[in-house]
Amino acid sequence: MTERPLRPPMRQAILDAAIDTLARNPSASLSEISSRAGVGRASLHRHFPSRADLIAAASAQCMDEIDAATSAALADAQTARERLSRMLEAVVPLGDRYHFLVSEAVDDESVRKRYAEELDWLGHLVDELKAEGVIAAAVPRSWAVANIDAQVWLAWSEVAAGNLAPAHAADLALRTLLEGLGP
Amino acid sequence: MTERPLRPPMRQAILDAAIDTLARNPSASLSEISSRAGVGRASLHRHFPSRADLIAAASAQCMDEIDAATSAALADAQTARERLSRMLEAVVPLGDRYHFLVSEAVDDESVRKRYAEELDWLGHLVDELKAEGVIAAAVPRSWAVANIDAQVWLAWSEVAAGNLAPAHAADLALRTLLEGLGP
DNA sequence: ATCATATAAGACATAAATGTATCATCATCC
DNA sequence: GGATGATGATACATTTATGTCTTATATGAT
Repeated sequence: MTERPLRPPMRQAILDAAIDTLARNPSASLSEISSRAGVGRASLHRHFPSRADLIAAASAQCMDEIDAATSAALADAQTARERLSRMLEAVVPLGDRYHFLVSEAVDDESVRKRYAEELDWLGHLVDELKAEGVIAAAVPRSWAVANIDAQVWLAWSEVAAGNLAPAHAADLALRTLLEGLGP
Repeated sequence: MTERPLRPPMRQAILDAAIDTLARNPSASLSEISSRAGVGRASLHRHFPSRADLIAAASAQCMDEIDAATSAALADAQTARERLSRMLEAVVPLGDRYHFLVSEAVDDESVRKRYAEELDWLGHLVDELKAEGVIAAAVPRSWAVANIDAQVWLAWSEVAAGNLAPAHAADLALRTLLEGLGP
């Protein structure tokens, strides 16, 4: 049997609590976060000396999760349209992670760089979707990118609000994008 | 000639600065707001004793502006589709006002009530759009409402970012909604 | 000219968040 | 059992935002 710690690693618990709490209220205090994590505020500071450190680490964590989910989902996608579909299915359940990245103004350089790369990837996807005729040529690239971004967040919100099942929400998002931006 | 004060009323300048500043950064300090308004912080407190008072007043102001713009735009609209179109044209330029209302968690009772009424109105519009066959019956009401909300904000963002002209952005939003949610 | 009002500027007190340090406790490892 | 290390609890100092107050100045009305 693999040795598994009885209590989950504290660092992870703090990061999860931070993402949860800050996604709801970006100005939540460190006390709120440590309480939700079930640890003392001193322990939080032991792992993350400053608030900025915590936010940077939480952002990196979100990126890691999103990267992992998407790269797995995109592995065998052939067309751009297929990549869009898989990406939505994979990312919609991580909508809170996604929203966290957008809402927190991260000053960490490496996180900003990775985020820029994500946006860049989305831009390329839009170009390919246009080349495939899935998105109309008349639709500005920035409009398409912003809309994909927004549909991810909308879909997750509806799931989180209990209005829709995850698969249904991802499907609605895909449909809205394909029809809404299509030729 | 009508007597017009040489300096615009200070109260108005403060409200405008508050909306501008808080839309960008919801946790901006009162100092930032008063600076942007070009007044002393003490003067701000004279008009709005507490931060909550200021936010409530700013929210009410946003509602007033949005109400005025929409009621004028909807005056002679016959169909629900026409109302959607007019509403977008009218509200997209006020996107920052709109976003302010959404982003600020207002605790003022009357403002909350008015906001709920706005959402209710949007819900009825969606129902009518469905009855007209403009929105597919299979599209959940909450999805349609959330999407209209989002497209307003997206369109304004693109205008504010200098990517699109206001009329073009409103048109894209309308098109995205009609095609994206249509049958 | 004088009075009333509104404002700017700044001092002040209070509250809250943040960051640091200390100490006792508990689990784990040797 | 004893040592090591992580944790919880607590106290403390610092910073920042907030709200109140006072005083001097400018503006407008009478």
